[in-house]
Amino acid sequence: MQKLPRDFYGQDAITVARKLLGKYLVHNVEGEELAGKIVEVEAYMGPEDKAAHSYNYRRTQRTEIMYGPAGYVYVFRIYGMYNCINVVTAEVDKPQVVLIRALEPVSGLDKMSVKRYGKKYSELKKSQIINLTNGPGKLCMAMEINMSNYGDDLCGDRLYIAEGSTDDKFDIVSSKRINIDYAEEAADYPWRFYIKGNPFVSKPHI
DNA sequence: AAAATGATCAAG
DNA sequence: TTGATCATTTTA
Repeated sequence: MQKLPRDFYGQDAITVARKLLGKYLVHNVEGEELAGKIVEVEAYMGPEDKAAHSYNYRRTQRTEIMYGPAGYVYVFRIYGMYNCINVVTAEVDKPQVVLIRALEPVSGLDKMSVKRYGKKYSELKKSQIINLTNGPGKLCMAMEINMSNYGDDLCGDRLYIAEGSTDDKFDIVSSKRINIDYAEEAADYPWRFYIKGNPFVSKPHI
């Protein structure tokens, strides 16, 4: 699999978000390769985006990684229980990120299913297969992504994103982002993108 | 529909 | 130091 180069991430978050669809998120854990196809993302555009953690140039220990170079991993913990993985994009001092919201499981299926449900993939019910990675918290559980991945270099060998298949053709749907009602006018920006018709998209109807 | 559950952040 | 908030998931 061809790893995406640093340049790829140096574009604005909306551009990177759209291009990330169909690519493969890969995590090497304990010598095994966990991978999933990216099917749903959201762009957070930083200082001018009220939904972004970096709105108004908010700069804290948590958001610090966003101010550095592109191609690094921003992981945050939400609701005291779940982790969400983001990709840092754009230039230094432009704190933009792309949230990865859903994956289609590709490899390491047994490891993923054990993490989520405590049993092998072949023993899962159909509903459990869909629920393996169809949400930002769920995919982090399955892929074993946690705060130890904060700051990981996507151009490294532990956690990275690889080029998708050239014959994987799909339509992109854009919609409002999920669960950002607090963000006033930004709540309506169409910065969520997903692969039309893919069964692993978290909320296809919105 | 509502609980679970704790880090994070801004206010004081 | 504290209290409200929260880019979610699960269970009911």
